[in-house]
Amino acid sequence: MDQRNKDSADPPFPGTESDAPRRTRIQQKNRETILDAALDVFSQHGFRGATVDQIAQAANLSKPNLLYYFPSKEAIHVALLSTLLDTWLEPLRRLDPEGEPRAEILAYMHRKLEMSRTMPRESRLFANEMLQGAPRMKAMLEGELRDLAQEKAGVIARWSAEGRIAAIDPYHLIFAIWALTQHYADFEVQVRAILGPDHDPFAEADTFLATLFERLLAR
Amino acid sequence: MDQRNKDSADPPFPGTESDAPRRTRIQQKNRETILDAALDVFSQHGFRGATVDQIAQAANLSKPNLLYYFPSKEAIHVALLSTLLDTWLEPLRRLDPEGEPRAEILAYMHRKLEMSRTMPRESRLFANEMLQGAPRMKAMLEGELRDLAQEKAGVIARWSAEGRIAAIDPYHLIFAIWALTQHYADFEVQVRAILGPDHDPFAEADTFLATLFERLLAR
DNA sequence: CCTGTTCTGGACCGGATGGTCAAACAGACA
DNA sequence: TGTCTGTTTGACCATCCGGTCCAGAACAGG
Repeated sequence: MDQRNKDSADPPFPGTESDAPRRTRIQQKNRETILDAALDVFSQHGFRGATVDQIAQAANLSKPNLLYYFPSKEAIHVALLSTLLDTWLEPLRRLDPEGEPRAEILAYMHRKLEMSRTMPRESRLFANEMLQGAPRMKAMLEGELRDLAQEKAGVIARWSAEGRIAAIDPYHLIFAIWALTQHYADFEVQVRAILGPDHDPFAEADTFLATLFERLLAR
Repeated sequence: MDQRNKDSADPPFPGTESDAPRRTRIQQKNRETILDAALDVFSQHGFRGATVDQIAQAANLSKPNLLYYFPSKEAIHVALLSTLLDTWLEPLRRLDPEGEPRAEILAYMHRKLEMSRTMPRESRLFANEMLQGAPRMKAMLEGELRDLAQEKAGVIARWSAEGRIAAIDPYHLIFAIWALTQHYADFEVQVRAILGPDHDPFAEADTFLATLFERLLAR
């Protein structure tokens, strides 16, 4: 509602590192530590379920000290989310309209699965936000995300129309890639509960999903 | 820690409706109202994010009154979860080993998608629990769920071995069905943000997924 | 009508939680 | 050494939140 110009000079504030990468080395380090700790806590408990104390403890900082680097719990969450979408969309951005269709889509799927494997916390943070109806991300979804999805869906639709891959709804193909890859991060407990300890879910998923998409896209 | 035998006779307590369907009609009604309201709130905000006041308000009851029917917030949550897994697994239970393989799997997928469409709150409640590492459901996952999944995976593996469907990892096939169908409930905001208002995500998903699984399973 | 039981909610309690403040501390540099 | 800027923290506050108490209201059944 109100523009909260809390800058002035008192606390070091988030802000895009546009023209002022901001201050001391110790600030840089502590902000990173905090964001990392917050990612742990938020991704597991959600925004309301997380407490500032938990984050501070995970970051080995006192609560007031933490609030010296970020003005509020909300600010930390926002900082995380604004980075997140970019990271999250990167693999899709790299889908090359000039590449070989089947290989491009498969490669995208692999990249996305790899992200689920190496960044499960980010995946869960994102999932949490979606589950709650994306109260803090809706704008981004309807802007950045939508634009990128439309662009890439266009590419896929063209490939499909040219007969270079099987006929397919490009949007739902993208949804399928998201759903199938993120599932292994977000529902990891469930997957492991079923497969038991002697399996590597991600390795198996990798071959399974390769098969799935090859069969789906084969002309 | 302590066994809280809070029964005795004071508040009407949860309990499976094994041999005592319990008391008055008004109790029946209020318990249902409460569980419905709680499903709204828990599915959107998660356990810690939900407040008893919110639930009470959604149920049009005062907080003390609500706590007259359920001994605690936790008890409400537990009541919801214990019903949930059963509901959730029902479609899979109906997968018939004697049926026609392709039709059975497709039908299962349709049932599951239909559940995402008609019970998105339950889907999100479940997703919330998974995201948090299933603290209150782990036992069920490693018991009931695992058993059922193994049984049905066995059926699918047999079909696969007999050449009645294409060779496929049965566990990951099941995961794929879960991931693809639940995605449309859990990530509905995202799907709608991308498709815009003039689409019916579930109708499109229905045909898309039918194609996907037909191609995947074709020999 | 009375009487016992069930149901309802205003007031309250203790602990958690987000956030503030002022005072102390640390390092850089003159 | 003194001072200035940036960093850290113990103590504190107001609000929220889960849960309890108790005094009634509604509703049997006679």
